[in-house]
Amino acid sequence: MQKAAIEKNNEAIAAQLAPVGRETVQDRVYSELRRALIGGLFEPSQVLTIRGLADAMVTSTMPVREALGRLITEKALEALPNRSVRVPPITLERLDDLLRARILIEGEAIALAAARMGPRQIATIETILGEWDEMRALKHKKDVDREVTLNQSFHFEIYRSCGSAVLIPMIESLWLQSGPCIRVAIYAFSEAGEVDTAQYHRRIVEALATQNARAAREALAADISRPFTFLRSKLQSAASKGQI
Amino acid sequence: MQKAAIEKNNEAIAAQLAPVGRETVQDRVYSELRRALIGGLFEPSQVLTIRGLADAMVTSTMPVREALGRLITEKALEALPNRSVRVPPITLERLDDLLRARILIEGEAIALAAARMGPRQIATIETILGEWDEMRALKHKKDVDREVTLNQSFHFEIYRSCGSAVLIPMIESLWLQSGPCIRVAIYAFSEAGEVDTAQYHRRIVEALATQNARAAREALAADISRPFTFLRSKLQSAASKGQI
DNA sequence: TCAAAGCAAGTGTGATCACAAATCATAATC
DNA sequence: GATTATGATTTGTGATCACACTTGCTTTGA
Repeated sequence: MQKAAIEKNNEAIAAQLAPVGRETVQDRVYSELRRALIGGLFEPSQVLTIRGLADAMVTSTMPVREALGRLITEKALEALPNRSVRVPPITLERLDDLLRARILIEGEAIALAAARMGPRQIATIETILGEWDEMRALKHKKDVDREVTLNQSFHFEIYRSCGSAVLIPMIESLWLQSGPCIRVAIYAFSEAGEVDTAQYHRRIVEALATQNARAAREALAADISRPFTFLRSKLQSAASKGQI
Repeated sequence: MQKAAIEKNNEAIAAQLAPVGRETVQDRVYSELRRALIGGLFEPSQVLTIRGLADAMVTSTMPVREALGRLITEKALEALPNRSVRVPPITLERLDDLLRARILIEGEAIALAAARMGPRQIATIETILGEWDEMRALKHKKDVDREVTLNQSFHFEIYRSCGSAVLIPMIESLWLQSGPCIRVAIYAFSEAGEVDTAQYHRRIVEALATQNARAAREALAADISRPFTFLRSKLQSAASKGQI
């Protein structure tokens, strides 16, 4: 019986070949819409149609409608009584609500991560910040999309270390919900060419490197709050002007 | 111009007729599956097929597959690489993970609710507890389904008062995820005819009535923890026996 | 002139079909 | 006799169609 030999051969093959993985069209549509939502490519109150999205992505309506359904249950999109779907509008209450939830849950995640991140993980997030600094140095072209992506990588690299399979999807849902709102803030920060963002992130890394969970939580809260308070004041002034 | 008269007539009609509301088949399927999941009618690791569920609910596959997709994004169900879907299996890590998240988020919700619940809301949850006591008095037939429903009503009546449109869907997702696990605990408690559950709930109501957010949070944490610690020990002993 | 009725285009929902992949049982081969 | 190959059945996925509802515009009537 050559059982052992065959097994060994299979292992050798497996070592050579990368798993190809089967991604359905629906998954791609879903990922793409997620990316667009977190990146703030859709505006609040914008309505989306199944056929419109299907045409834009060059597929049929079937994968799109299923992806939309999933995003609606995540509160990333909103189903109107007319059965049309839109990205949820911003209100002051919703903004405060989202911020509170994010500080609560992402704060818990980073506190857990502080005790679990080794030099390996710290190095990874420092690399991300390094790339960011590089990009900022070349200030001639400001790529806000890339900035959003780097910010996302930085945060989720930390959250992944918290070791909770329950908290992470919730954080993703929160980012999905706040994405359309905060893009304008990030864009404004980038426009102003400000370097405060880097300072906030450095404080987070310092706290994590010294395994100081409390400091990490506070630094993160400060980092998260910034775009929200910015947008809050902007919304308030707009509302007061609208009232006059 | 009879405009005013017509308007008045329409109002009279509106007063007589209740809004009929349009609920899609997909919504009904989704609600039904949610109910089954929270109630623990499905077992962990049980696989579900689209056509099987469609036959059971006497519809076509279309609403079912969309409902399943939504439940998968909520982590209430799990998509295997084989593309079949099952109820997530229980592990010790997952149990602890769920408990921690529930104490964190539901604790925050009840702390917020403590400051917002008036006599009206307090009366409502007391009524629910009263019904529960009544049911327990007639101990000849123990209806664990009804017990689960009352428990759910009690908790969510509180959470609804927290005023956060962001936290509540997250709590629903957490209940969806822990439903299949904790039913066996609730059943065991009901079987034992224990009255401790009522004590825990009374402590919660007391804390809420006196607007003591801290006490409410602690009482809730104790209430939530009970079935989890029960199930945890049960799982551990089963694992150790399985190991031998 | 203006409001209400009517028509037409667009949209979401559910059913059905076609196809590919997985699973299971049976048969063939060493 | 155990293992691999083969075939049938089941299952998820995507496309297409039919239907009902919404929406916006045009037309009609007062």
